[in-house]
Amino acid sequence: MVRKARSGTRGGANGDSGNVTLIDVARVAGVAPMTVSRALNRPELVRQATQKKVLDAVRATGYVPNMLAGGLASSRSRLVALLLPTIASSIFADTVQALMDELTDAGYQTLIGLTGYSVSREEALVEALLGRRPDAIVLAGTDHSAATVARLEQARIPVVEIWDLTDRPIDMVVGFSHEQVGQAVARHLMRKGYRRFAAVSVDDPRGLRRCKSLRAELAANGLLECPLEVLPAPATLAAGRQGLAKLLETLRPEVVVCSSDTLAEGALMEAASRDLRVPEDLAVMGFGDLSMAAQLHPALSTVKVGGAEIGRRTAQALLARFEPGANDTPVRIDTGFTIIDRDSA
Amino acid sequence: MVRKARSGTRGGANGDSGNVTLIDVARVAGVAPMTVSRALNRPELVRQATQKKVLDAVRATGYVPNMLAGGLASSRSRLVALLLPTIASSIFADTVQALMDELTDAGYQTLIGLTGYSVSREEALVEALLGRRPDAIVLAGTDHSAATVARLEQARIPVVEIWDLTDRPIDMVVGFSHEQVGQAVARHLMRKGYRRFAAVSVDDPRGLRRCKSLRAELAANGLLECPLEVLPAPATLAAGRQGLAKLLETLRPEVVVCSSDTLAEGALMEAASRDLRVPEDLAVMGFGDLSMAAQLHPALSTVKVGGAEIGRRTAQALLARFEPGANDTPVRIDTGFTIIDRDSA
DNA sequence: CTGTTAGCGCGTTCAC
DNA sequence: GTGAACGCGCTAACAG
Repeated sequence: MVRKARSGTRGGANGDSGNVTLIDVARVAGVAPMTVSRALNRPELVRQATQKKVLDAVRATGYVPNMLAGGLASSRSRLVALLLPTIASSIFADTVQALMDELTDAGYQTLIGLTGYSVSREEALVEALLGRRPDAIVLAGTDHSAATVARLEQARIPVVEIWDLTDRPIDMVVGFSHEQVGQAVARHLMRKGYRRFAAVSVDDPRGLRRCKSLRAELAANGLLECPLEVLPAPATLAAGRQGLAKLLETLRPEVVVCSSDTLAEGALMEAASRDLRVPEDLAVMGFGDLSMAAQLHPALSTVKVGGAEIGRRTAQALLARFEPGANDTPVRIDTGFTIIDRDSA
Repeated sequence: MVRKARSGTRGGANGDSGNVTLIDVARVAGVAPMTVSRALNRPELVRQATQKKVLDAVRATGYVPNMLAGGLASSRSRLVALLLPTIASSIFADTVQALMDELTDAGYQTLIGLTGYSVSREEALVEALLGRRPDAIVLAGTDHSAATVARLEQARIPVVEIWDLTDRPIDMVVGFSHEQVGQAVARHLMRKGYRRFAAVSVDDPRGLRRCKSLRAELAANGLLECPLEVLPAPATLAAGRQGLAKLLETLRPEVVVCSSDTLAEGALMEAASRDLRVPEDLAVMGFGDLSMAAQLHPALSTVKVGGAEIGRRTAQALLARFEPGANDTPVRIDTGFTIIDRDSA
């Protein structure tokens, strides 16, 4: 008696049947339990007439297959574990949506864990999630503790690291190079004639790597100065405002590179509040093409990344591996990025 | 052989142990399987020395408890299912984060389903998710198909409807009244002297209800005109711009009420691009206090709702019900809302 | 095409 | 405090 059952609702066929099992269905349908299982999971192996009897019995009883039992018996849970830093940073929203959509359509469900950018939390979550015996695990990023990597390898299931690229993946990778982004942004802006750079990033490994790469490329071209303001995650408009405000206390940069569009929008607000014209007085560069930021702020440039594509291709790679005779072809997909320059300066 | 095991990594203690079971641990520890189970789940029932032997064996073997088996045997999956319209609309982000944080700390995991505001998709998802035998199910909103309600009731687990309030809940409700929001916004703005209203909403049941209630309250005060522009979900900045643009084609409202802060921000952009002063030429009202919108745009007013509170209190209510001797005290929590007026007009 | 047998890995229940 | 039997609901592997 877990909860108070609300009395007589919807005069359904069945009484209360919280525990209808396959056997009950089999009894009602007048077939063996195994036949019910087949009718539900591999209909092509069952005669039309039998199939119908079973489906009728399923409806009559209100049967819902117990996937705990099914997973235990078959060693296939039809569960995919997904580890993300946070749900707040909508930078992953497209990816999650695309990934879940494809997996759901294929009959898989998604178990989500939020790491909060903490390696130790990720470690605990990986262990907990593996307890569900997922058929695959997807994690954002490529930085994991040794213990996490060991667990992942010993789990013997497909592992996909997304939103990044590495030469030494645990298994599969679908993403793009944050080093390349930083470098490309640096080159792009230098080509446009900017010399005085500044950067704002939240304390997120990939954002910081983009900034690091940006600064390295600038330095390689003689631009040794590029102050970086780092703020605690997650990226918010307020953080963006604050980050730029801090920088402007001591500097007069020509361009500020932000580690996300949310920060960039915050920076735009701060600029507006100081009556700085964008991009004439200060150019702003974002990242992510969140909410089509560049389209909305004609003066904002940004880096567009294929968030949905990452999700879609990850799902496809996994579904391929789930296929009966699948082999373990290495998967390494570079989804790339595009610099969107709306700055007509 | 699901995937290619990368050769020698991390000279860990154990070989590859994808299938270590409780029995293996018991053997290594030199105790009965049952003792291992107890040591792991109810340590207080086991002697210190035994406990240590077991934990050592767990570490040595790399054992990860199989929760499919555990759930099947105990009829407690330690899983909570969560149904949301979409992950893109970050209006739920705080709620999800708070809910998952609390549940994770208590040893529960979250299974998420995305309905895309579709009742039929919700129906399919509810059935699929119930197959995992979750210990509870949380759904956004109170509008469900009859079939969904029937399934939910027959599942005999706690059901929480969140982000809304209703007199006839399936089980528990944690949220606030969207009718009250609409009414309160109408009164607030009328009190400030506004007479020419317009509204923009995405096609989301709760947003539409807020608008409907707003218009009803206006009408009750003689303001029969309040054009409403409805856009397809999800709410984006672009939608906000477009919505306002559409309205301005034929009207000159004093204030535009938006069904979310994202839309409101889009409307602010559109206003800016037309050199409309906010709030002098056009006041903008949002909803959600997303990204502390009101704080960032001093001219934007909004309705602040306790997204995180909803998540937290939902988790607490559930955990209370999971408690051994818990009863089914009805839970109906109104988390309320606050109108934030930054409009100094 | 359908039925039978034998577990999947664990927790519950009862002995000791 | 610890152990032994049994079953949770389902599917794999075979038999027919």
